[in-house]
Amino acid sequence: MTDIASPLPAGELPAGYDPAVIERKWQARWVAEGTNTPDLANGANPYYALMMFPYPSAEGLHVGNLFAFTGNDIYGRFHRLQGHTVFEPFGFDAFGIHSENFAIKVGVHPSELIPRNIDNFRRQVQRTGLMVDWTHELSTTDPSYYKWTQWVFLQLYKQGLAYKKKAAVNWCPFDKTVLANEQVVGGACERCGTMVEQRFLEQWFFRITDYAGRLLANLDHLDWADTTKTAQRNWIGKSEGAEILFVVQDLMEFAGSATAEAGMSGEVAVTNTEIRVFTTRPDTIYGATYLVLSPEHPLVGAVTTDDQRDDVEAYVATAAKQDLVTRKTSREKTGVFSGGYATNPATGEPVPVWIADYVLMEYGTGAIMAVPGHDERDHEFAKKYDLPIVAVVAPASGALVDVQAEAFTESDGCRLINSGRFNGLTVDEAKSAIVTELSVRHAAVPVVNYRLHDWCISRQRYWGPPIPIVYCDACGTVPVPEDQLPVLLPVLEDFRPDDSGVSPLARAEEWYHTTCPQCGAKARRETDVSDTFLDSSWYFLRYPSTGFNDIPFDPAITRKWLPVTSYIGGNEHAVLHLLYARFVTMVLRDAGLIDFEEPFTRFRAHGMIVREGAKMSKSKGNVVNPDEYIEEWGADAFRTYLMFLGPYEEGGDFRDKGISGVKRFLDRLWRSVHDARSDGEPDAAVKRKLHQTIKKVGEDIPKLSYNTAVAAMMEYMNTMRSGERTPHVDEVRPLVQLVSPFAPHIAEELWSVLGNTKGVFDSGWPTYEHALTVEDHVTMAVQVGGKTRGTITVAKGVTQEQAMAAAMAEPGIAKFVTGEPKKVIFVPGRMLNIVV
RNA sequence: GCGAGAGUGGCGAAACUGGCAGACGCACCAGACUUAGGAUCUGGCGCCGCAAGGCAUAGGGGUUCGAGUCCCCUCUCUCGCACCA
Repeated sequence: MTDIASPLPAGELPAGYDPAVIERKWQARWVAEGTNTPDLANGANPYYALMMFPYPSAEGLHVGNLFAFTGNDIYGRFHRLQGHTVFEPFGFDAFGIHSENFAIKVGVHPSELIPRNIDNFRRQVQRTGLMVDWTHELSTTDPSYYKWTQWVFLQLYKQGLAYKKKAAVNWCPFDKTVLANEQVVGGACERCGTMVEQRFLEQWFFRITDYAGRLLANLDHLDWADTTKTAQRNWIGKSEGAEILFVVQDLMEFAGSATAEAGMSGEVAVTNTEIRVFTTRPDTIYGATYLVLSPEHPLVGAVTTDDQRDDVEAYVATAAKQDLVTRKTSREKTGVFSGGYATNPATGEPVPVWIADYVLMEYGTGAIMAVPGHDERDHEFAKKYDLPIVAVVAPASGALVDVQAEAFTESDGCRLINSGRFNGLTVDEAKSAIVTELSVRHAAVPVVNYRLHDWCISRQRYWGPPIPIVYCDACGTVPVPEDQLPVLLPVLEDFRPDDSGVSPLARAEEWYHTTCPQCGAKARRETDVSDTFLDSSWYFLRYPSTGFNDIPFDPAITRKWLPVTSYIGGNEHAVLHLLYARFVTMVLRDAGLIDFEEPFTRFRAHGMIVREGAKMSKSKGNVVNPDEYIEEWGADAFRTYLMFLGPYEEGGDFRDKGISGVKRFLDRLWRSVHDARSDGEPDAAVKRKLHQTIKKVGEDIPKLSYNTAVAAMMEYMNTMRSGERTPHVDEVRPLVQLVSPFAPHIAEELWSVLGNTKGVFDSGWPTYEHALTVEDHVTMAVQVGGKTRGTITVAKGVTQEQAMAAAMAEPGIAKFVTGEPKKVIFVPGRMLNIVV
């Protein structure tokens, strides 16, 4: 804890600027006058300044939240000053496992807990003076909101984009419950430490993979931070390759089981067991010395010989017991030989078929051709099990590489060797040549794969919107009709997950047993709730339309306000949230419900705040409590300090003492306005600095370069007050406007002190005259042989000769110039370099 | 391992398309005004050196009249993904 919280004794408060008083005053006035409530229907020049809505935790607002919100608020206020109608809404992402777990821990029902947390958050946010339109507040837990979340589900269902399939979940055999991935630590249950297993449950998925290509392609045209775009590209993970059939030799008595996989190539008569593999390197097929099937692959049984059957079954059983996390993170490769062989279609040689869990059933075809000479994973496996390693690609130089020691994975400019008639082709040439060659007899086809998986939205939990589906014995899966929404989340006193393996909602008897909307017969409700990411995938559509109860979003308002003009949030959501929101928006657009397919025109991610160089955490006890700082220094100083810490997109280091510098700046601003003289003229040099500052701040804010904008205003303050001079009122007035996005309360107060009756945020942004930003004299650096030896102050626009003369007149410079200069480099207005 | 980003004074940080490195602020030092000071104001403040000057942007090389900025290599840190064939 810090000692700065000790208050001043009463009676010693500095006279004048008292943040507590004026902040309360202006916050009340903004509410009373509706200052922050724009006319959404008629406002000119709409500007939708959106920030990611928070999860309302019990601890209250984190300083990181405030850093994010303030950055967005400055942006919004700045655009308002530029003449836009700015809509800055606020809401709460209050469903989800986080709330539920906390509720379980403290033994209070989330429906009671969440409104309390929301009230606390709202109070804290209001104290910081954000330009939020509270008349459009929303919470994802409100039935009037999640009614439409369920509606979004139904739109996807109608489009055939929602489907059910069995999928693995983490299962704790001790607690007998489903665990979310974040509850699994090192393969064990975070609560009891028992090793987690995987279980297969029927779950709802969205076909986001159908949109992978569009989600990827659109990134090229979005005004988003490059790091975010790269993260999305990597996540979507496009990879181009080919699928190729390998025929299993020496078929035994179960030949019939294989035909199911046929069908891709119409021309091939499939009579034997065939394994379809996916590879991005068809050029290396001559080096494919074995095949690997994932343990879950349907052909595992078909390729296994009787003598290997016990080993294979044991291996598959072990793999099935492993939890999802361990399976995907352990690097030690294991596998078992099936006993079967397939024919390498290029070499005609038999290659053994192995079963190994380093091949994932979810990706590609669940089977690979292993090329240990040119793939690190295959190499590691081949070494461990003593499988042959062959080099089939050589570097451009033609040098021989020792693939026995290490896989050679480069491909740029490399050429094929040991590959029959394909020898000498480049990797790129060989890729298409080999696929073409194998297309007829081995059904080779070019295939694009994405590592993006379909989005599993089922959660076997309580605290979320019920998925609006009913199961009827006669009609099967029936969507709840839209006019029967919302499917209300029943109040369950005991909402803990149990050992049934299904959601706690199954225990809400009256709710669970219902009638079929189609035939009226007895039916059961879906008991899973949906993922929180579904709640947040469309909230930006709801904000402007929160007043409409019968529709999710009003067409006219939506046309006017969307897509979102500017979105600011944390990089931790760079992938999932932003991708899901883009996906849902595309689906709604394809359904003809909206007329744009990208929700966020511009996105920027803010950085992270650390404290005294260390990450903030509850256990370290170093978390900044915004209430304490606002109490002590005022919201204006706190906001401005947060913005001054460092570059907004990189974050900054919160140092307890640092805020005093910003507070001093605001104190001086206060005094400057109160003491300003109105007689006489503003000083010419100050005026020039003013115009430079207006230019700089106006350029920095759109770049989110808030720290340098604040620095520029401080510089101006220093110029204006240097030598204890009393500033002229014309010198101070524009500064109040420049400061207003950062410190809105003091700006409003001082603006009214200056005699204005309209609020500062409707006063417009000060303009600058270009001519006044330019200095008439410039200080140029003079280098001799590249080393700076001094400066000269000359009139702007001097010639090289004049600059030379001025430089040689300086003894400190001239003494370094020995003899005739060999060369002179002159950059007008910047520097002069005399090379001797 | 792969991907992204970053390394500049005691500290947080500035530096436009290569052109005076350290703006602005914290801390610190000296001074003014003070009964007093987390008040205000003035001046100083990268390192070495009395100075002239030299050395400095993680380390090493390179391109250039000139490099924090561009190129190559090495090291360190942060974040994300984790066997995606």
